[in-house]
Amino acid sequence: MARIRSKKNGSRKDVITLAAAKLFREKGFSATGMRDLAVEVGVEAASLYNHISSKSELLQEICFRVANTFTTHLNDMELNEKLDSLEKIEEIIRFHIRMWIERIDEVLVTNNESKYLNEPYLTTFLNERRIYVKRLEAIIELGIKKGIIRKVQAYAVVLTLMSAVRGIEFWHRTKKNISAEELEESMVMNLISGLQKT
Amino acid sequence: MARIRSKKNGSRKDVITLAAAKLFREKGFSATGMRDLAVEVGVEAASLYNHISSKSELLQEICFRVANTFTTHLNDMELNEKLDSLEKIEEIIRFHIRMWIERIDEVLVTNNESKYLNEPYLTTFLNERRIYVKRLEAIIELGIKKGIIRKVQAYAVVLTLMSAVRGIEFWHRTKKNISAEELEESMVMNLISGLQKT
DNA sequence: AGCAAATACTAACAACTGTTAGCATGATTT
DNA sequence: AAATCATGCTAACAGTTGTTAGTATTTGCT
Repeated sequence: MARIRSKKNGSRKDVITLAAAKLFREKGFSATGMRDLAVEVGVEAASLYNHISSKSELLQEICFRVANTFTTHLNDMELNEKLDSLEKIEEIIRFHIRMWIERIDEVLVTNNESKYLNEPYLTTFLNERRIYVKRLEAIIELGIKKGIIRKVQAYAVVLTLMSAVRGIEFWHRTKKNISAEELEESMVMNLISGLQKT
Repeated sequence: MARIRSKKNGSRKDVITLAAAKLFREKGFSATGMRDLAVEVGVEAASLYNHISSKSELLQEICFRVANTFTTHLNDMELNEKLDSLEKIEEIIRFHIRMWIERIDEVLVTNNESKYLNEPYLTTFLNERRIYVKRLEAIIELGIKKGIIRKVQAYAVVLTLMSAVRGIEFWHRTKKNISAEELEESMVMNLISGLQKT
């Protein structure tokens, strides 16, 4: 009758949520059973329900935790008066890259499995993301107006930036080629070139 | 007792496969039931088995059809002697973009659901993709050696290029902003800038 | 029109799904 | 030591899963 061991600062629910993120990422939300999760945690399936109320709740936890992390960082950037538009975009790209490197399980689940969120969470989530994208576009458009950023289609640029970092998923599988730092520098350089005035 | 209507050039199996691509894309492979697919096709679930041998076979069909399309185009590029390295990469990017625009269902399933392929198909598929990436890297590295392409980390560039186009998924959901042609030009410009010598 | 092949149907299967009820054990507080 | 509460267990549920068997019906060919 082994208890779920929980780190000092994390509740047992957090342990389960992180295990869920790992499995949801590997096998997908639908294909991950509560019995799989139970094995991963080292417990019987029914025991999980002492800590969570449903499988869906785990997905909500993961998706909104990640979404809030990104939104909070964007808030900071918008309020930061030391950086110009291009520097803000670069810093946001770097933040995305680091999230994809350090918290790949949760980030991938948020990207790939959020469609399985129940209402009203799904609608809320999609709205939050739409707003996030709009705010990024606004930063770029302001940069263009101020003459700091090349004249580009802000919409297409944001689409490109946010998706480009997804390549990191494959880097994780075959690490050796290149270090995290090299990868970050290379990606940033690649993505920023299209925005810089010549 | 409605029969599956098949276009002149497509077998009934093709009709089922395309319907499967649509559903696998929308709901995911695991969450799509054979009864869902049957409704989409307009038939009873058991009837599908007169045309296919299993749910897995449908996924194989979709993934390898897409993979072969990309590989065939890459073959053409490698043999094309009229284009230099940078032009080849640009043409490959354009091909990816058009595939994401015109055959989004199949392409998305190939990207997101291929992990559900059974062995030995999964291994074969992953190998094919690894080789595809290597060949792209080789084109870039040759371009660098010939002084046509800026000195970049070929590995990171290919990762970026192949993932960036995934943003098109979101464009599909909210079309009006920008036309397919504008999107293609904007993306190509953005992605090629990082490779061009200044 | 009649025969054969293709394709549809209904019914059923065993395995698996998320979740609940009821009870036992563990740790913590009194 | 007794009591309390958190957490674990087993057993079971109703519903869904991919798939098969057996049979009826439609289509295309002679």
